[in-house]
Amino acid sequence: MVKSKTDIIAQDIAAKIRHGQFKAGTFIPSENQLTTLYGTSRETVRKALERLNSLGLIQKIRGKGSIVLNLERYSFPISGITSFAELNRSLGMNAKTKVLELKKMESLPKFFKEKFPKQSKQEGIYVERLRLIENEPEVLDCDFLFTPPIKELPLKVAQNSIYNYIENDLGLEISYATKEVTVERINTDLQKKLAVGDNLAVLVASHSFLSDTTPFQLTLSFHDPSKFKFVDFARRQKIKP
Amino acid sequence: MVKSKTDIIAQDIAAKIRHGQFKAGTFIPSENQLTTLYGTSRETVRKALERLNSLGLIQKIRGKGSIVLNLERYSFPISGITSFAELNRSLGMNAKTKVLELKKMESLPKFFKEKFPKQSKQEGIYVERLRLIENEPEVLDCDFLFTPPIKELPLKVAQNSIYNYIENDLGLEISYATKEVTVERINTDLQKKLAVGDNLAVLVASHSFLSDTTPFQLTLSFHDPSKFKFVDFARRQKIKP
DNA sequence: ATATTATACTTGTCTATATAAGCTGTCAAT
DNA sequence: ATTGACAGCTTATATAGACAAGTATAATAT
Repeated sequence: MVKSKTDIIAQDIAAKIRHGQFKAGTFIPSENQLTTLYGTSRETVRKALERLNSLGLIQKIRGKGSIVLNLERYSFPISGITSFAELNRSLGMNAKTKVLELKKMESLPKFFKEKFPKQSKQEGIYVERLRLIENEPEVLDCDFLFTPPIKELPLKVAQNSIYNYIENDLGLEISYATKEVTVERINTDLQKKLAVGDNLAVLVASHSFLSDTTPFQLTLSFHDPSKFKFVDFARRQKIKP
Repeated sequence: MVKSKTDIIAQDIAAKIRHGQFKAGTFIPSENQLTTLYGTSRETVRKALERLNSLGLIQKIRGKGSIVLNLERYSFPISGITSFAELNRSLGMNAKTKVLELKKMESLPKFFKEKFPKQSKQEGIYVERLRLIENEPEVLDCDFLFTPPIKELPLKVAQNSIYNYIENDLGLEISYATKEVTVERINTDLQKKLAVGDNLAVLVASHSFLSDTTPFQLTLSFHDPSKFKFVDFARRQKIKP
């Protein structure tokens, strides 16, 4: 994966923001200054800034400059496709993954069909993983990985990062996902696994796709409602929903 | 507000997708074709396509084209800043707004301070509104509008669209918001207003800003958990969180 | 028949240039 | 002191051109 100049500039500025070199509430150098700093054209700088703008790291203000926003994007993000392993690393939390199940299946498990009714039955791999933070159950992730394109899933991978395996080992490009968040009643089995008192859980159902629009993963994540939190950043849309 | 060519092209293509002129799973015309169709440069077309891509309406595939994605973005969106009035119009649901309270205040209400502890006390307008769908309570919205920039709020506006008032009447530019979703225990008063059995509600706390980064609104939205649902579209980030 | 090459598409990236428009401070006229 | 014109910043938009790289198909050589 070759990085474009736009990627390099965006990541460099993002790093400078994270490390406090560019501080919240202050203006970063102007586009012309950045142009000479990185030795590129202004359009390239602008594309990098546009990316940071849409991510909520900066706010562009016409006639003035680009101001660094106050981001404390801690918590448990749903927005943006991020894997548990990535979160663990970037947030530095004491997290563990316990693989409860891992098996090949000829068709979609029944409780997946309720949430994904349009999904035709298909071969795949089922993984059930309990996520623990500070040794307390936090999330139960049930994944179904479609068998083309994913033929196998070593246990080692399930314990670590499936996303890393898909992107780096299999060389596939993860592109986007649709997610649906609801609050659902759960049975005693799930209640026990999550160690929650209520019979309610937050369910995040997501459908993930590769960059050629091939679906490769369905996920049902059951969260302890008392620990569930997610933070989102949204820009006002110029296009009606 | 003058529309740029990029805006026009993006909205035109979005409309064609919504109206089924460009169907899900098919490719839209190539960038060169769109360039001659709209009589612009390729970069302008590309900016419009990039916007649709990030919104999840299309997927760009290198060497092949841009494919229309399968979007059924019904439900109750949180992502993207959209007001209840806008949702009502675009989704055509039978919705009503009941203004429970509307008053000027010298400082932030106490229960806002818990969720927004960093917010210093400030003058503003407090509005409490019950949202009904099919005559059933769905959401209780508690808004606090900062008094600069919002001096007054006619009752008529609270009954309709505050966003429309801010953008069109006051001429301010709404830009972005941060949102936090949690599940919280609520008191009997709230339970009665929302007409829910559980003593749990989904709380969406959001902090909205103008394009010059001035905060103008805090919102606490209490949702009936059994009716709460939101759908999100997320692209894999090129920048680490 | 199979494999290779050529080609004509497609999108991705980058450059250089031009004009428009918003913001701020300066300076002069009133 | 206030106003107004202006210069010099800033970002916003649009254009034309070039080359790279991925995809698909047709022609060609083996």
